[in-house]
Amino acid sequence: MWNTGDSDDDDFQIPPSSQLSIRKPLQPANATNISHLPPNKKPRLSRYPGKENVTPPPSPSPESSSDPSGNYGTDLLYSSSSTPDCSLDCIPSSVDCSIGDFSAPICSLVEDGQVLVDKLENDDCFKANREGYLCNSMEARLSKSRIRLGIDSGIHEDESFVESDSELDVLLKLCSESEGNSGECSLSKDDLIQCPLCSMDISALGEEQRQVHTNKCLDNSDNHAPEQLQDSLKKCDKSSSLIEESIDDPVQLPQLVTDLSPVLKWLRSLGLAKYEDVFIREEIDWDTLHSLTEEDLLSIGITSLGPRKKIVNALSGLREVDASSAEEAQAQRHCTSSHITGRHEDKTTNRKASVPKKPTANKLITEFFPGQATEGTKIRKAPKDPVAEKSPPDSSSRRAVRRNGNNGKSKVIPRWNCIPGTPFRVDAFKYLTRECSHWFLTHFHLDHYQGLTKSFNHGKIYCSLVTAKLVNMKIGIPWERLHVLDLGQKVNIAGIDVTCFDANHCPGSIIMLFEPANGKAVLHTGDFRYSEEMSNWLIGSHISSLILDTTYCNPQYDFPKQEAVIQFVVEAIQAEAFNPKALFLIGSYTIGKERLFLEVARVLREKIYINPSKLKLLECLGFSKEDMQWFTVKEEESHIHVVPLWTLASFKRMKHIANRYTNRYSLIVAFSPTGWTSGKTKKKSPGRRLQQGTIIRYEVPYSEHSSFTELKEFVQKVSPEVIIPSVNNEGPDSAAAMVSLLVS
DNA sequence: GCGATCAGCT
DNA sequence: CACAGCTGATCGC
Repeated sequence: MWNTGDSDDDDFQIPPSSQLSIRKPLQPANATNISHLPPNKKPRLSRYPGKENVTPPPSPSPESSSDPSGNYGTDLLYSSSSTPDCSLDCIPSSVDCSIGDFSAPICSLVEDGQVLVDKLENDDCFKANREGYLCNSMEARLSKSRIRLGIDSGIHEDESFVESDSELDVLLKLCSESEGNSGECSLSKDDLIQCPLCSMDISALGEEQRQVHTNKCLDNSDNHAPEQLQDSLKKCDKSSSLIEESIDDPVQLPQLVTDLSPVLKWLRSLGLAKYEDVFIREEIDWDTLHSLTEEDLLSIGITSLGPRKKIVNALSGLREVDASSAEEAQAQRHCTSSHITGRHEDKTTNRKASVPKKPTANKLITEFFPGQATEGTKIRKAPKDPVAEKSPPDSSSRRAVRRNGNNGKSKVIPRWNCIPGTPFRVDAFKYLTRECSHWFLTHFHLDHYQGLTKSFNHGKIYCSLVTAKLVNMKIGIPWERLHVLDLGQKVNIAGIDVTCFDANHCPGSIIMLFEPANGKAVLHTGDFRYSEEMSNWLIGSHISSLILDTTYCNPQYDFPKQEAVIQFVVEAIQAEAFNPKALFLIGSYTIGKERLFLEVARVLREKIYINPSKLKLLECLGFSKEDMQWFTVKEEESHIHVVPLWTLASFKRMKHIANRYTNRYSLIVAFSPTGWTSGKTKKKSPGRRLQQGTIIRYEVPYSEHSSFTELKEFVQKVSPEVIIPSVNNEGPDSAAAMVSLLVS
């Protein structure tokens, strides 16, 4: 037995039998060349090899998150990467199976950051990949993608982008450079400005008209069945747009529509089109509408409580606007911080406020005047974003505010949620706004999708296939709202080239490269763990802004490679596995850390217990048969159990588990994989060991975020002009200092 | 009753 | 610390 003293809190010590056994030392990264392995032994680079363009399955009904089995008293609904990107077929002898091995042929194709297509086509390796199993793989697609990246880079280098000193440009600089604190996203005046929905060139329109146009398109999209969305967007051509814009303009309204039109429009925006007939029959015009009471509604035939309440509620909002003067409303408009057009003065200061500018479903009236909405916000948690923190101290970035009269969505959007030069938002569902219709989700972790509910109707959500499946299954977002981005495939969204890559974080996590027309590429890492091929992907791309996951942006976080930690866990289990009364627990998130327990299973050739809901999730995500064979839902088949990480956070909970198995197990060995372990142990220590009686917990520095060293390497390779940190735990000054360390 | 959100916790 | 959750309470519909 190991040290059985209570509350042992030493840094990691090799388990006794590990000390006794003869083992190869850990190999340095990339020491193992696996390129000679047969295809089925190579690490798979695509999450869904050969299935990248598969049409997503029909939407299953969102399932309850509760765990029917009740195991460990919590929801054990997990997911996993369908194919971990760094599969280890033989841990002890090949510690690092980094797919960096594939970088060699790729690198040779992208010498000097430029790639000629014919050179690539003639490359034997590339041909082999195209024709072989990799023809549809991540790698092959990355190669293709990089061709474009190289070419694009050439274009960018040749072109000079003239900066003007206009007010807009000054604002743009504020937005895109470190000193800015507005958190706004903006478009460059020099750019071709397109409607993000219909892609129409709206450069010639004034700022207000652009917004009106975009809102109109958005309304169209909201009012159409999802399958009709694309068609409707295509139909949103210039001429029809102009008419629609006019309709939205209250000044021109009487010339173009009947009095009933705004009422019917408003009704439809509430999702109550079925009562159009009633309002037409009763000849309720816009003015009459304002004076309607609930009794009136009842008397005209709106007998259902829900719709009636909805109308009453919306009417009270309208009256609020009536009560405000146009000037007041205008002043409030200036308070908008995350508004695309908020950076310009509204030229139509005499607008009548009584007509809703953009009546849309589920939109509270306060959304029209976000300045109001931001009042009274309060901090729940220290913001992770330094820019937001520069705002008044009561603003928060990663924790949503509530009761702010804005449907719970704070208007102070952090910079890391915006892509400069585009109208796009990334992981910004806490800051939903009508002005944006392109919402990107980097991965399915709560702190990134928070605010996203099944009632989302603000446009499209762009994410990986794995994330899309999770969003559909767990939140209930219909597939029509989801747009799957294939890894390594450049797509044009609203006139902006977007390419995504595996972020090496959790299943489905992606890094996104945005290449707007202004030539200022933006790379958003989401949450990511650096791997060498990442910088290879970006060869030839000049990155203007890097929105960086700075979770461990501190020199104290210098943890080992995941493979080394996996090896440690494997050895620790091996060391104790002779004991039939030992239960091993491995911590995991809802999604994340799958690679750890999957590799443990593979190497030990032993099944791992997961609960049924987790299994269902893994199946849903398309885990391979080979991978699936390592999981069992029968507790008695395995003495290695996967549990939520938080279960392992306290010995009390682990004792609870121990009590459930008093007859079967006399020892519990838990592995709590977290990068934070690194900060509180000796440098590069593979872990920390804690023990209370017959319960041992190893805190192992298995991180799905980049270490400080990795961050530094990544930043040096990407060499961006500007770094926008996405995480800040210790205040803006600290973040700035840490970021400066990265580039020093 | 239910979904969304928040405070507190690990 | 808090990666990324979870639980229970509360609010609004």
